[in-house]
Amino acid sequence: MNAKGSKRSGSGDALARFKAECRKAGLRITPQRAAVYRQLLGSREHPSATMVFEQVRKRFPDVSLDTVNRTLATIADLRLAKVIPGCGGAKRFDADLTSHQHLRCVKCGKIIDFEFPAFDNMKLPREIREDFTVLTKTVYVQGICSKCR
Amino acid sequence: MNAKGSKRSGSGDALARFKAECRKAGLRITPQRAAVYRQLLGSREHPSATMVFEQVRKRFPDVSLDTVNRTLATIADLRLAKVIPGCGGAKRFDADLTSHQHLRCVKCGKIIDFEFPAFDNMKLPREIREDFTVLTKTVYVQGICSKCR
DNA sequence: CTCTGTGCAAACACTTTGCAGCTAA
DNA sequence: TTAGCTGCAAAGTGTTTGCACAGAG
Repeated sequence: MNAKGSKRSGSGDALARFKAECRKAGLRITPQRAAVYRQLLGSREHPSATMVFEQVRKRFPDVSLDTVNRTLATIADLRLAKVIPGCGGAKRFDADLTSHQHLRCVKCGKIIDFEFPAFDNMKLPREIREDFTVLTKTVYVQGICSKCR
Repeated sequence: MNAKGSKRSGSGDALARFKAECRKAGLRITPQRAAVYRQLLGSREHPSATMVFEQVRKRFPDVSLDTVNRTLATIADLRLAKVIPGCGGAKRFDADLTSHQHLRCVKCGKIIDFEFPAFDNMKLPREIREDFTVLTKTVYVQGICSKCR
C-alpha cells in the first residue's frame, strides 16, 4: 500500500465523508461548501484561502472570499483538513489527513510533504503528556528547495 | 548544569553579544534597540511585537510600534531570537537560544517551553536532507494547559 | 416554510512602507 | 559630518463581523 498513490484515489469517498460530517454537525451542504472542499482535496499546493478562492471562482464566479474563509474554517473545525503551522503570512490548509509532515521553502513559500514515521511514533516527554491535553504534534521544517538554491 | 537556571544568568553576556553582532553587521546600537532586546531577553512569555511594545513604552514613552517591529525583525535576522511557529495571529518571539520546543495552549494562547532531546537528536529523512537545505527543524504542539481544562 | 449560509461592506489586527528629521559613530 | 535609525502616517495584507437576502432542507 502506497500512501502517495492512495491519497487522491479516495476523492469520492472523501467528498461523501465531508457531506456525512456536515449532516452529522447539522450543517447544510451548499454548492459553495462542496466546491471549496473539492478544490482543497484536489490541490497539492497546500493552498491559502486566497488560492482556493481564485480556483473556485473559475466555476462559481459569484463566490466570495469570505465564504471561502468561513468554509475553510468549518472544514478545519470538522477535522477534515489541517492548518499548516508557519511563521506569519496567510494560513495554509491541507485536506490530506494521512500522517505526514511539511517543509516550507523560505524563498518561494512552497510547502513540501514528507513522511517521517520516526517522529510520528515518538512520544512527547512525560511531563508534557501529564500536564497538558495534547491535541496535535507536528514538525515544522524551514529550508530552501532545490529550485531556489 | 541546569538549562533553566542558566538561561537568565547570562543577560549581560547576551546583551554584549547583541551589541557585538550589531557592530559586526554595521548596525547602530540605539537605545530603542537595546531596550527591545533587553525586554525580549527578560520576558518568559514569548511576546508578540505588541507585548514588547507595551513594556518598552513604560521606559521609553515615545517609542513606536514600528520600531519594535523592525527591531524584532532585525534581532531575528541576526539569529539572536527565533520566531515561534503558529497557526495565525501575531508573531511570537523567543530570545532563548538554548535547544527547546514549544507547546501552545489553544484556549489561552500561552506558550510553554519544554525540552525534547530525543527530537533534537533525530535526523530528518535522508530524502529531505538531500533535496533541501534545511535551516530549522522544530516541533509544534497544540494542546490545552492545566488552567484551561 | 424556516432557518442557515451567502455576499457585500465595513471593521479589525498585524505588518510594511515612504519620508522628513534626528542621532550614534 | 553623515549614513542609518526613528516616529509618524498611510497603505497593504489577511481575517472577522453585521446584516439583509437567498436557497437548502
